[in-house]
Amino acid sequence: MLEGRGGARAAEPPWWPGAVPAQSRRVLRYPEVLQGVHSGAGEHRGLNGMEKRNRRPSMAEVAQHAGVSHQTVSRVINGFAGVRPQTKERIEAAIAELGYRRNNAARTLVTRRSGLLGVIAAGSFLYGPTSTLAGIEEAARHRSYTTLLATIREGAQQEFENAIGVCLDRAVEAIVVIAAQEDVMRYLSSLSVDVPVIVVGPDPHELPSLATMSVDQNEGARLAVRHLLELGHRRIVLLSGPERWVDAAQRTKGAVEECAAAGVDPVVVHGDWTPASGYRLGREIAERAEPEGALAVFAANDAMALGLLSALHEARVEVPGRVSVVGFDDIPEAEFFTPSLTTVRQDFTELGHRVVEAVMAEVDGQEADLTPVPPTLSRRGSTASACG
Amino acid sequence: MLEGRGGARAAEPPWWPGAVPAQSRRVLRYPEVLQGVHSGAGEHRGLNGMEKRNRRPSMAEVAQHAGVSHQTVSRVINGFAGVRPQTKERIEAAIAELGYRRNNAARTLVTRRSGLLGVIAAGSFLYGPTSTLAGIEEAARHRSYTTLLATIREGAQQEFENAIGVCLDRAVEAIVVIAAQEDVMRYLSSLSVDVPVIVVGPDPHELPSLATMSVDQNEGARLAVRHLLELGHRRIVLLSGPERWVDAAQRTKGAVEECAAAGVDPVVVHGDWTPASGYRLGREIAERAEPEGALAVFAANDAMALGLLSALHEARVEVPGRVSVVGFDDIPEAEFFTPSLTTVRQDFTELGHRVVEAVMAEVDGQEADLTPVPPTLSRRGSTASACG
DNA sequence: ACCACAAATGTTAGCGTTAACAAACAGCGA
DNA sequence: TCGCTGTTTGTTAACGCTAACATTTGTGGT
Repeated sequence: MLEGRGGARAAEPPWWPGAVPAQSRRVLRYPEVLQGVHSGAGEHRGLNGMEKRNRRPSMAEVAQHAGVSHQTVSRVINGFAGVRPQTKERIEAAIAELGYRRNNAARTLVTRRSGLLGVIAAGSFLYGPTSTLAGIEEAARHRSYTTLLATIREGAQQEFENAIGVCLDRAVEAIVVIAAQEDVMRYLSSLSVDVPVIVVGPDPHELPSLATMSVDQNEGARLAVRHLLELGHRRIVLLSGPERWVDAAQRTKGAVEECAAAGVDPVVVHGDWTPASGYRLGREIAERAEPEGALAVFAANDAMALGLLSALHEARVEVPGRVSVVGFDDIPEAEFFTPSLTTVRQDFTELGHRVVEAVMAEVDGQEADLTPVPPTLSRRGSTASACG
Repeated sequence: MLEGRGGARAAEPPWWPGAVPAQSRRVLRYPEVLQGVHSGAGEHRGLNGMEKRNRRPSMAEVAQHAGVSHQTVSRVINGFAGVRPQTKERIEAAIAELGYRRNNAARTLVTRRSGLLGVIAAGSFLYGPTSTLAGIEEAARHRSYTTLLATIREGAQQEFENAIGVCLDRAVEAIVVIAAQEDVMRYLSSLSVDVPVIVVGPDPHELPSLATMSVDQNEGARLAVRHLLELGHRRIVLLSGPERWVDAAQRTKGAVEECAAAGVDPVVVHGDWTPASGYRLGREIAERAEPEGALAVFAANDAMALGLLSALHEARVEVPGRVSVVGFDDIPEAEFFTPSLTTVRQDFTELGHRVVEAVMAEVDGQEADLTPVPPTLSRRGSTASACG
């Protein structure tokens, strides 16, 4: 384990000191799926072909093994008080020996609580949604909920219905939808489901029946623009995301408002989230070479900012000397763009946690707190004073 | 929806033509969770506080509604032949009217098949694992399986055991583990579970009881190095990943072997997957300015390649003029690095699909095909002839 | 009209758990 | 010793579904 601090360790040979001999590794092998532990139930241990496994031991079997009734076993498993320590021990021993695991299907059937949280991830599997998903799963797990995942391609309403259907069929206690497009939201708000549904994404106006939660997009955009304004920029270009994405619209709105408050009139250019669209803007900027002063671009996400930087670099337009660039998201790579990218950071993990908190509150019949998560600004090397 | 082709549309005002007025949006609103549709069962429709929902209608109720026995309803739902069309229609009408949904808990209880696939995502939530996850979910869905997600922080064995436990408690029919670190693998191979387990990740030697599947890392590395050799490079630096990651080791091995076959003696430098470690190597390369010829670096992932490019750019070392760089992964951003990155592409979606195929074969008692998925090379702007 | 036979539908018995209640057992004062 | 508490354990009945079998209904040949 020499990777340690990630330091680049130099090596010897020909034209470089101290080469490390690469250690050799062996060949791929055929799999082998082992079988269960519950020896008591007496089953075969097939190494390879894996014969159909025997029934898992039931509570009744554990009970018999421990010489008690199944109900007492149930009590132990569910941590009820009022079981003699000695009995409890006997039961726990039996459980361990038989490798017993509670049958959640049966439990769900009788308790009418599945302990399942459905998560529907719509569209892209980019950094943001993914981190949010991880945060959600983590928070759910801490509340002893298990996460059911369904992904859908963007724009496929049929798939969406199926996804909801899957969740409902599995009796999830709540559904979280990670989505940002307006059509998904519209569809969602027209939907009637008997469990709490919460959308992780910006709140679109005009859809009052929708519970949404997100990082405050408007505020994030304001943060970015305010930063540019403070640096003295007056010529600001807003590279927005596609209009069907609600967060794109909100970022644009926030940026425009912040500009307006400072008496600045920004130029709005539409991108599509991809680096390619940023790249195009970059070329355009480079072509209209304007020596009369500094320009600032607020790109609505880091990917577009990356394309923009790429184009500007190609055209030898100095960043941040001639053009300042601010991104949005703070993806892990942003710090290593050329130059490192000043960008708005969204704490997706925190968002995921809060979403679960909110949706669980709903499940418990309480009121959910849907306050947006505040963004922060990561100041780096792509922005500089306008009077540079 | 003007984003369309993502073209950067220019605007008017002060110093730029044709600015687009940002449309205004409204305020956030309080949530509102709607209630079920099954009107027949007669329940309350709470708008906000959401009172405990009434029982969902059961098969028996549907049967009664349609004037048949519940078994006939079951037959219709499960698509059995031998139900008179007329009866079927009546039942389907009743189902629609009551908003009936099958209770999977009950179904699982009696059939002993949960239709659940457990996916454990270990460690990072980067592009690769995430795309694979999406592929797995998609493939599972197409086979009418539902995906259960559990994430764990790397190195946390306790969490790992819990994750397996969660899956087993939910009676998943198979488990897919997305992991690459040796310790996770070692733990896994010592584990005894009564359902098929397959690891998505490179196959470590010495753990014969482990079924693994991945993109062919060795071949990918060879592809990258072969490309460099074909360009005439003889001075090759391998920026590897951390040693505990099996794929890091395999990439290094493949690269070393390919070099050896060409009589080239590479320098191996250890990185840690982060752009930072690539950056460090970049500085080191820049400092030891060697005018005597071109250098080539094979970075074991795109993130490190990014850091490397960043450092080289900063130090005004020309890429690919003085140094050629190849990455690994082909993350979406790679195309827009400066310069665009030549890198090894892994088809994670395909990988996900194949993994599900394999694990489902196991479930059906058939033999799984664990052939690794072949990688391809994306040739871009970061590599050039050594004799440039 | 009647029987034979197939097609369509109905009945019954679990699956493994929890909830609700019932019983047995201990301890304790009279 | 008896009854009265409480504590600990056991019994029974769902939960909603499918599998297996039983029954009814329909169809065609005679």
